[in-house]
Amino acid sequence: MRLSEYFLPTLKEDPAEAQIVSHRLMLRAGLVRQASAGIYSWLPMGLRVLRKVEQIVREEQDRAGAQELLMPTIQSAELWQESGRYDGYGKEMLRIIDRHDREMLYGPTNEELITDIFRQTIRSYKDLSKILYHIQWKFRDEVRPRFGVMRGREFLMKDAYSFDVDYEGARNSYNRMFVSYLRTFARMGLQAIPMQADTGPIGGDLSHEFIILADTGESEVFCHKDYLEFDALSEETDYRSDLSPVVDKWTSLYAATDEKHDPEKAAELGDKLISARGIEVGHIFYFGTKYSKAMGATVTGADGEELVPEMGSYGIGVSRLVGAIIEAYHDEDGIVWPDDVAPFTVGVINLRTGDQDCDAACESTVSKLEAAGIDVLYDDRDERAGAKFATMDLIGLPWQIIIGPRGLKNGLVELKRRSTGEREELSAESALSKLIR
RNA sequence: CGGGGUGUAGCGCAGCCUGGUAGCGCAUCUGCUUUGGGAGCAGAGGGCCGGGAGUUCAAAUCUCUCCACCCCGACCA
Repeated sequence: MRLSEYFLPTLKEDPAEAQIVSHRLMLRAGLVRQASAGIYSWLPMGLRVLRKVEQIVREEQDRAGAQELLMPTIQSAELWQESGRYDGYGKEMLRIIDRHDREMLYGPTNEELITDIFRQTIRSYKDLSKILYHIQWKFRDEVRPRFGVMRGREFLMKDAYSFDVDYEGARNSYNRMFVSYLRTFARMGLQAIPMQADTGPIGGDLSHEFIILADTGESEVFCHKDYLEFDALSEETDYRSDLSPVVDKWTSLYAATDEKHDPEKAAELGDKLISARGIEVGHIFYFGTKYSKAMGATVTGADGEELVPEMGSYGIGVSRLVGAIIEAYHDEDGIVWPDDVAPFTVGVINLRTGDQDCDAACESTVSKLEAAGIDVLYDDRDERAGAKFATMDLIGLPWQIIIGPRGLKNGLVELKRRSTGEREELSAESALSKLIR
């Protein structure tokens, strides 16, 4: 992609409305534009990142045995009346009246809808267990949206729902999602720490929030230092095996949000205790038969008796993650994308657009990278070197290949790693061979 | 939902107190010079001063009202 043709409206100055760093950078780097309070348009580069994040989530859901479907954004109020949440959900639910005066709503979550699908179709215990998920826009009419996409009213969320014949099965589904979340966030370069969360009226220990540490996190969290050393990707996961050892390992150390914080227990950790701010990027919980019972979603059990399935639900804030990743990966010059979510892998900077040698060297480099299947953004604009450096650092592509007349005289280009700032001068061929594996 | 604040060019802001021809920086366009970390000079374009109603000879400025957005808190993926 040529930058001269790309739709990338960057800003040199900080927009006044953005307070936290991820919001500022998302606006400055031309990823999003606010449409109204808590509602954003995703511009081409932002959309690329969103899609990458979404795809990682999808792959890890699939790997864990969940199956993707797609439910609508607009739902009928009837289902919610059935579950009893229509009145209970309050003003956060955006309610809509259609032309026939029917009450509709923009879905804030999908337990009712998935339960409805389930009860229409699943008849036998033999069809369980099932985990179904979708990645869809949600709307929650927050009183006070803020922090850009981190706490918008409209947001993209992956929500999965599990159905099992008994508690043991539900626990197994829970564990699958638990482990898949560890892998999902790790692939994005995030160290997410599972923290025990409020389980509401159900009780038990089957609810966890996945928190990443960041200075601008919205809540205070406490955890054992050793969590930072845990590596979710170090071993291959077999989702058909018993996952409880993995879950046990990740829940063995102290980790709590401020509402679950126990100062006495935390004090035992001594200097191993970390007190920090955290961003919630995922939340999983088991809720038993709450919806299946209320909505009459039953199957026939092995003994011929009617059986009420045990359910759980599992959310990941996909659009929020884009902001969260920036919170974790930026410096004073801009965003520093982790490799796996970067909108482009390499940025090629032509320091002298119009110079025959520079143009030729750049174009040859770009086309070789593209031929190798690497996403390249080529800055061919007629701008000064400084402006190009600044733009490239701002948008945070993991690699930069800098090509100018000075180096070309000696047959050299420059390869820069955005995350470390490390640069080396080398031939175009060796630069390419470092990027093309 | 309580408290506070801001709306003036695409972005960042001044002007408002004390009413009198709407300004600055960046960005945009043109020309020349420049060319390895957001260039210099010269010129140009761009505004229902958030909307409505009032006061006044005269309103960006004063009054009332509505709207939008932001911040702090309570709440939340």
